[in-house]
Amino acid sequence: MKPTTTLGFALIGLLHKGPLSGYDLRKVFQSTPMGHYSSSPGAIYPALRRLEEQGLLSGSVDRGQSLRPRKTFRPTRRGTEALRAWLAQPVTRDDVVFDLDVLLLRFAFMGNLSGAEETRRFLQSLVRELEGYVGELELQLETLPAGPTLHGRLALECGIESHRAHIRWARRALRKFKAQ
Amino acid sequence: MKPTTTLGFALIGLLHKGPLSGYDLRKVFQSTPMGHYSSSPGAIYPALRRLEEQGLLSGSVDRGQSLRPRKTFRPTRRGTEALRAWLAQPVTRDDVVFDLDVLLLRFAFMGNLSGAEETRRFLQSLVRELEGYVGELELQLETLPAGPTLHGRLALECGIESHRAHIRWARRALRKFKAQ
DNA sequence: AAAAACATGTAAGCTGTTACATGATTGG
DNA sequence: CCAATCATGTAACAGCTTACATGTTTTT
Repeated sequence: MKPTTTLGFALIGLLHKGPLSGYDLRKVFQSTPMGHYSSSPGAIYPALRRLEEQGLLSGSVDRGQSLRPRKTFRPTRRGTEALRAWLAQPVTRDDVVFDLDVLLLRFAFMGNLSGAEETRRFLQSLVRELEGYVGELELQLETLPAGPTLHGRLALECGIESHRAHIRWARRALRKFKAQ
Repeated sequence: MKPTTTLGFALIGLLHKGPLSGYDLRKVFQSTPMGHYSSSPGAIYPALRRLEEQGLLSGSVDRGQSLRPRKTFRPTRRGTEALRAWLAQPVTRDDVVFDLDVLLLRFAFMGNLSGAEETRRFLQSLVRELEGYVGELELQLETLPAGPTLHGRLALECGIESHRAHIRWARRALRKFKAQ
């Protein structure tokens, strides 16, 4: 069984709010900040077909008083389980460095599928890994040759500040989930 | 002529600090925050070959007292021009939404190839586009259904705060380039 | 009635990933 | 001297992008 791609999980996750067609899903990707995940038909339709073949989605064709059939998808139980397992994965250093946006997608989907307990664990480990990476970046900044690298130094500072902003956000989010 | 990929520009840009071999370049990608751009040999070696075929890089084989030949690359004049043109592109909304990391890569390379004037223009348009996008996100936040979407709302806030951090950084960087 | 937008898809091509192959150095 | 690492690649494969194809509603 091939591993599911990020786009695949994004599709399964969106379908937990109700059955949608491929076209509907494309519109979601085009009109929301989730747009990172490819709204092109050549990506979405094949992905839906793969997920259906793997038994993670089930598609059904409506013929509601229209000549044009409309195929909508919903997650199967196995699809839900696969998504849940994906959400429950530990947050790694590599996630923080290379796939911070994917981590945020995971967080967004946890609202439907994970409890406050798991959300807290996620945010705590996210903060931990972010802090570790910021430490790495700060070390790089210190050991940077001082000379003609103003642009390089600034770019590095940008990365540090951006990750610090994520740390602040995660801490604040954590407080909201502890409050409950 | 095929358009050059981001990885291609990253390679050309790095080679402006001195000729390097494919292996050297891989190490740079592995050991610095530029690591986003694929350090895998199956990406880098074919990319170097393409760039050489297109006349943007020239490779030369050293046989310095060693049996093992070592092929190093340096940008050609056309390669430098291609990079310069890439750096001079206007900052678009789509860049800010989908390729913020690429914008930072461009900024880092501007240190070698662009003057303070162009750097200022870049940062100014970056701030403008970032502010526009933050406005979009804030609007989305206001019009978000209030109900059961705590996670979704928080994820959106994360995006807003992250982009605001970039705005603050760009403003600060701009001051440094105005000072000079 | 014609044009535009809706809705669903397919095909070709290319880039990147993963895994493997191969020989040259260097360290213990 | 043997193993690990250096250094340079290649091959198979999969997914995404762009462009195209096709028929259906809706708008003008």
